[in-house]
Amino acid sequence: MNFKVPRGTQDILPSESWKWQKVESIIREICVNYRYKEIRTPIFEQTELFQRTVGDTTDIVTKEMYTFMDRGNRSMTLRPEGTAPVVRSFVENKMFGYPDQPVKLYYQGPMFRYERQQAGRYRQFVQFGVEAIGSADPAIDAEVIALAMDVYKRAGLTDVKLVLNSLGDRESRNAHRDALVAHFTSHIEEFCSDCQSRLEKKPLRILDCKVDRENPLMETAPSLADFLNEQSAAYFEQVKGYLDDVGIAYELDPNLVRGLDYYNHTAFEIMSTAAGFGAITTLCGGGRYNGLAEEIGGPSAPGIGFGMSIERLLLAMEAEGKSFTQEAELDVYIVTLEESAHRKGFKLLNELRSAGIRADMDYMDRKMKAQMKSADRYNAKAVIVIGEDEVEGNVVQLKNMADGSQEKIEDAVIVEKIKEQLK
RNA sequence: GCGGUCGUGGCGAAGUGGUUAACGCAUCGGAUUGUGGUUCCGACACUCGGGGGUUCGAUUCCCCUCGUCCGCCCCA
Repeated sequence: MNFKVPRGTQDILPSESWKWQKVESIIREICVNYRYKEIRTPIFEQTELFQRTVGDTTDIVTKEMYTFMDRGNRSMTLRPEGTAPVVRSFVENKMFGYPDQPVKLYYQGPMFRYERQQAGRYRQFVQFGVEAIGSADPAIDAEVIALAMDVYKRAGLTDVKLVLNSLGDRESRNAHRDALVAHFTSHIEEFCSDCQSRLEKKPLRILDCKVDRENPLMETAPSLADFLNEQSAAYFEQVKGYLDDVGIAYELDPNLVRGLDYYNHTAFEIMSTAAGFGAITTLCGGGRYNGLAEEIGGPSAPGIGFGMSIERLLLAMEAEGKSFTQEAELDVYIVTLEESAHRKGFKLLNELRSAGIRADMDYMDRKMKAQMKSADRYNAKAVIVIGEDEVEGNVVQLKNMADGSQEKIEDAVIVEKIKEQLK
């Protein structure tokens, strides 16, 4: 019987995991800079939470959720996205009562969507996201976007673009919705079956359709921008103004419609424009979700946030030929020649490690030459050779791997000597 | 969910209906006894994703299955 990772999941092996750690530390540093604090929510939630907030008609809810009944016969779902759980926690823990408002949170962890695997798309993927809840200041929209852009900048990416749109408030959206229905209804049979059902459920998403992209009715469709009421339009102008002020370039796309139901006002995506990137170019998606907290049963608390995939960040780096630098693995490698030397070596190994020195030795009973090769492979800065003579003489041979020089050192001063040499 | 592609040793990768399945890298051992990154020699796939079928005989042909990668839809 052979076991394999479940489809759409992956093992992140040591050859890759160090890059993840780099990204994670960048994320943490940036969040500290912006004063966002980490929140860790469960990996599964009540199914109802996602149905209600993400939306009954969305792809996520209709066909991508990992849903199961637990032993108490409750329907649970592996989280497909991060915002709903965070807002749930915000409401449940009454964070709206915290003295520091807005509440600025970030999370990082696996999300699950049952989809067919493809480049940059997995069934389990890791998302980093932030949520700023409690403020309706357009400046914080810009802050959240700036934070996301900073992550890509720190990762060395240059081929990214920010795409921006406003979905407006409820009143604006309803007005637009009515106009869309009026526009498409008489010719809806020309559209794909998806669009036909979208007409009733969510006509906005017809604009998003790739299948019917060429239909002339798309061109002439009423644009949401024209239906933004005064407040919505003013809000969007201010967000753009703040972005302009800090020099963040953006592209306006009136057809950018975020897939989840809870979005309104500011919506944005950050995409990779790197040549050679796969078909999926969205690195990050986010937007404002005023009203979501109420939807969940909390008080009115406007919010904005984004989610970005770590996998796609790494893919984008690869596409751009950017990479992190990897440090040498070891300070010291201990080569031992026989049983008594092995014992002495192991003891010394412990002392070195206790002193904060990165050290390792051979556990494969290899010949000296092979042990030296190992030391070389691990990029050890120094090698300690212990044989019969050294055991008897209470000394050790310390070899500098860079220049090949070697000297005999008394056991008592070996740790000090190495520390000195590593400086 | 739909379409295409591929599946040979740790990795990369040839190959043919028929006795011993190239090669490269890596690994291990050796080239005067205790010293690396070069060189040379040697070792390393009862087996070609799994199951079934055709055949005297299949890794190579057919079917099913699992999986990969890529694309569509949609997203992160």
